Amino acid sequence: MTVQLTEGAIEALTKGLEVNNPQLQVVNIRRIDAASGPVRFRLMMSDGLHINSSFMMATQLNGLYEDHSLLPNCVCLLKRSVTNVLKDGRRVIVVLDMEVVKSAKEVGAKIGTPTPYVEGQSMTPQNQFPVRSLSSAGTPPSHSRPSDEVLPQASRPQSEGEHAEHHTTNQTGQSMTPQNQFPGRSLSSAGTPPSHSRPSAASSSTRSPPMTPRGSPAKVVPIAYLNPYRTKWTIRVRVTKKSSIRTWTNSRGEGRLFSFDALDHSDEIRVTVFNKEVDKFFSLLETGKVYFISRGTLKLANKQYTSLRNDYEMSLHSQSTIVPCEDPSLPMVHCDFVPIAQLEHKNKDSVIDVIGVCRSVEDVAHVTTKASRELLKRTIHLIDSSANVVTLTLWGEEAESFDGSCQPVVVVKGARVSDFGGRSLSTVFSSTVMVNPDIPEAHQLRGWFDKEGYALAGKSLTEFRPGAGGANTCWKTLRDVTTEQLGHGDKAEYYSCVATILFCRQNCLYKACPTPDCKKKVMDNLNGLFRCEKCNKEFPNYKHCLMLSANIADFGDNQWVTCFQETAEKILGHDSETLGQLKEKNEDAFDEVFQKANFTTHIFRNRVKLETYNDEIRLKTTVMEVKMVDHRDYSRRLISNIRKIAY
DNA sequence: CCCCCCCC
Ligand SMILES: [Zn+2]
Repeated sequence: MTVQLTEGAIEALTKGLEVNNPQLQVVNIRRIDAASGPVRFRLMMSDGLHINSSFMMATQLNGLYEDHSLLPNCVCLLKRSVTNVLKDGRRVIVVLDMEVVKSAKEVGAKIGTPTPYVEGQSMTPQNQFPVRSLSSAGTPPSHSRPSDEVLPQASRPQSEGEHAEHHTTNQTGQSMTPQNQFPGRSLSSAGTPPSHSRPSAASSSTRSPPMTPRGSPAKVVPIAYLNPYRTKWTIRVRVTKKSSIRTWTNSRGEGRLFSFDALDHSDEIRVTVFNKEVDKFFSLLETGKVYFISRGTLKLANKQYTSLRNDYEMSLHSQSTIVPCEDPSLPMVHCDFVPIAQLEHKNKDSVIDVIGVCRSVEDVAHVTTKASRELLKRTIHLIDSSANVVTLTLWGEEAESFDGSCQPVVVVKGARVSDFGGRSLSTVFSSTVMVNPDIPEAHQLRGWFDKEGYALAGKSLTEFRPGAGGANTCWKTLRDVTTEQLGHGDKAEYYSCVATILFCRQNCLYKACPTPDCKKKVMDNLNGLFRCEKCNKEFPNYKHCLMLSANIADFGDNQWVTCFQETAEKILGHDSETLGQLKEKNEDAFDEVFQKANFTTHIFRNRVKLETYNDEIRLKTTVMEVKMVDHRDYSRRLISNIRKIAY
């Protein structure tokens, strides 16, 4: 069976036109080792007619190379790409999603006799479309790219007067039918039929307004130009985020709404759509796609709810229009990152953008809210190149599906600053979490982490509750404790270790004061009464309490430790009262408890201090907490330690 | 015209 390549796709992609899932053959693969950041692959691709070597594969696809499926001659389905124009005018096609549909072995050889594609060779001038549609599915002509001349002219604000005169030349209009320019419906609420204000052939030979819907002869302006006093404008924007539809009820009424964020080269703005307009616009708008928007209402933004830098936000009304279009030059995402160290200076509840390497993750936890709602949460720890660490809480499905096992770069656009534990972060409804996004900051951070960041202890802005583990846990081997003379100073010191119980002394129960909060050993008055020195009282009864001596060991050393009530119960697997009963009534079962405890491995958090006992100075180790070993976390720490040694 | 993201 032969493989079909999507002839013409190379040309279309190079021009930044939309091509629907083209099939291309890999001709050559070049590995690019950057000074920092992950390796990248540059591909030479063929559509059977043309060859172009300007394909850059986004690093999240590197697995295709690593698993040896991406090889010269293989045929790929290009599912998502974006064409970027470099400063010098060259175009790079960034491959964002791709699948090998026919292996190199199956294909065996180069298909056809493609020739190198030279920009502009087949179309003169470049802007004179229509170009035939190049979708592999053979769909009708669609979405031509508007000419460069109508791209927003940076963000230079212009006066209304200047703006009125400043109509840009629209070469595109000369050969295009309106339908080709605006394949989407016109959405002006007046219910006008699909029609666009492109001038008639007669007038288009002179200067014509940019492609905007009828009745809105406003030229395309940058978002940064918008303010409440300007009314005649059109923006061309990429939708970067779209909320779901929500209803509200309050004293002023009720309604439905959704919102979306719109980005161009100059700025980003939140747009909110209410009630009737929800039906009109919700399904039209797709995240990642580009639209013309006209006649929104601008008002001051409430910064409390957004990380967007724009002072304004927009709402749409019955006269507003949204028309799909194309502009591959528009960025996919914009973030204003706050370095983790700067979070200290951010107010509680402010909304910010953050980037960090997820150096560790906690397991998903079930929590119940005050409103007794059950939900999932996951805490992750982000570190940036300042070696500052902050915890971030993810919620719901995002918490469940988050995979931090390969320490990805995580970007949160619109995270909320909390004062829990000092400073921490949480996602909110409007947050966008991106894992390993293909942005320069992410690659830079990846490079830093892989080179040096992984080995740094880091400084945490979020203080951990005791024993919760995390970045500030002081992990030691038992040999470290000796060689570093932990606990030899004036103050007690604390460390955590992973160790195995070698032996527990069975003589671990004592008769204690029955007062609930007292664990003082009682004196047996031998008259049926027991005296507590602490409570200064005598009781006819007592309770069983635990003080367990155990010998714990890791690969390099062993240590006698003392466990009190809770930690001893955890190690022995029974509460002290049960143990007391066993000891008195079933010696064999009591022995069995200790056999079972032997050779179990736990995380111990220990307190160490030098103490004098019978004129002898020795190191006293008290177990503060016993926890199950999280093997994923433990392995990660071992790997990190190995890397440190190897470095 | 909303602004609801929670738990320790
Ligand atoms: Zn007492």
